[in-house]
Amino acid sequence: MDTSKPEQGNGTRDRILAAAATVLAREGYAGTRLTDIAQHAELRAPAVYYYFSSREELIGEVMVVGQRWVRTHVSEALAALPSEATSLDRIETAVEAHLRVELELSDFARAVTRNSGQLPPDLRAPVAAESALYHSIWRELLEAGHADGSIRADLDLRTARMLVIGALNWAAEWWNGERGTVGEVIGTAQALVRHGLAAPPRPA
Amino acid sequence: MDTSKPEQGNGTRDRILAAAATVLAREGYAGTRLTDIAQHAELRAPAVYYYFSSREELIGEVMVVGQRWVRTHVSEALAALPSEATSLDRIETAVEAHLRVELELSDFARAVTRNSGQLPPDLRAPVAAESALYHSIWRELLEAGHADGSIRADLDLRTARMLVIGALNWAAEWWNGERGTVGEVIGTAQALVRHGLAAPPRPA
DNA sequence: GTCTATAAGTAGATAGAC
DNA sequence: GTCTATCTACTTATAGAC
Repeated sequence: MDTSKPEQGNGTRDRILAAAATVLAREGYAGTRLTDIAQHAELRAPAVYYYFSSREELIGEVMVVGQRWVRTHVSEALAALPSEATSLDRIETAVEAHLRVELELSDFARAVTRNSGQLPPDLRAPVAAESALYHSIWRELLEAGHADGSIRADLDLRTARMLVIGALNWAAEWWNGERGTVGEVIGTAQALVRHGLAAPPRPA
Repeated sequence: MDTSKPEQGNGTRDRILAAAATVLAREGYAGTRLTDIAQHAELRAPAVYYYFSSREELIGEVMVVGQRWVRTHVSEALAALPSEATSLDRIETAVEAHLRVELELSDFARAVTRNSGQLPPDLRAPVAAESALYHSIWRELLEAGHADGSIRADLDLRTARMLVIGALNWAAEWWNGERGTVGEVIGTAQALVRHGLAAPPRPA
């Protein structure tokens, strides 16, 4: 399976994948018609069957590729940090990477966030597996901060993780570039998350 | 239009409405079949047409009723606060009321959050109007805190509002009662939001 | 590789009995 | 008020030409 950035659309197959993400994000799983995907990709529906064996397979691949791309991007951003980076620095980096890839790749991101709960049973497992891998990155980030005392000790880490990722995912729903840059969203999200999680400075 | 709590289901009409919310939350706008709604309401599809003139009208009403119920609940919780309540107390109350109604009424809440972006143009306007009314409550809460100095002065209030509401809305996606109570989610969300927004205590 | 034509299935909606 | 029967429209998927 091709793991390159899906929208670059080198070939027809990638163009179909990107078209499917666009329609999926707008119309939802059940509302995504093969003819609409084909039209966005500038060909006719039967041509899609040359690259994908069914509508379900195509949709499943959009979801997995989109989710994996987010994980890869966040994971690479964390790997690029110097080893001195604090737990909260690492979390801020993850916030930035998540928002940047999500708002750039917003069709794929919205396709995943809006439809992962609406998929038929056959498609659920691979998407859930990718999503679990992504969540485990965040679980480790929060546990590290909790262990070194930079995150408040009384915080429920799982709930906090779900709330933070929810806030970030939801950005693809409302952000459209008309009112401010991605950088502005990132700055606000980083401030909210940092102060929301951080333990108060201990008295000297 | 009936504005009573939608799930109580006094009559057949309310039972259909609740059934539609359930199917809508799970299957999405386009995936919501009239026959599935009818089955959940324990009758046959043509009976639905006795109460609603079309599938679209029924779905539109689920969305508006669900969104209005959230607004009403939050707004009543705020009205019940004593006048001495601080801006941050008011925000914590809104967090609690939002989560409580959303996780109790989760079919309606999920129907609104997941599908408001997937509606056909005819249904969009009334839902958007209700949603705008709800957001204006939060806008005022944040502006009050900003004005009295309890919220950090450098925060972008619109972005902060969207991120906070996004985090709360998303809870209906992952919370299922199996791992903790609503109260625990509320406590974590209140702590994250309060510390995320609050201005640092000024030096004496 | 992509097309036109078409088969097979399923949905919303209406007619009309009870 | 709710049902059974049915009409019409639309969707996925395949066959086979180019």
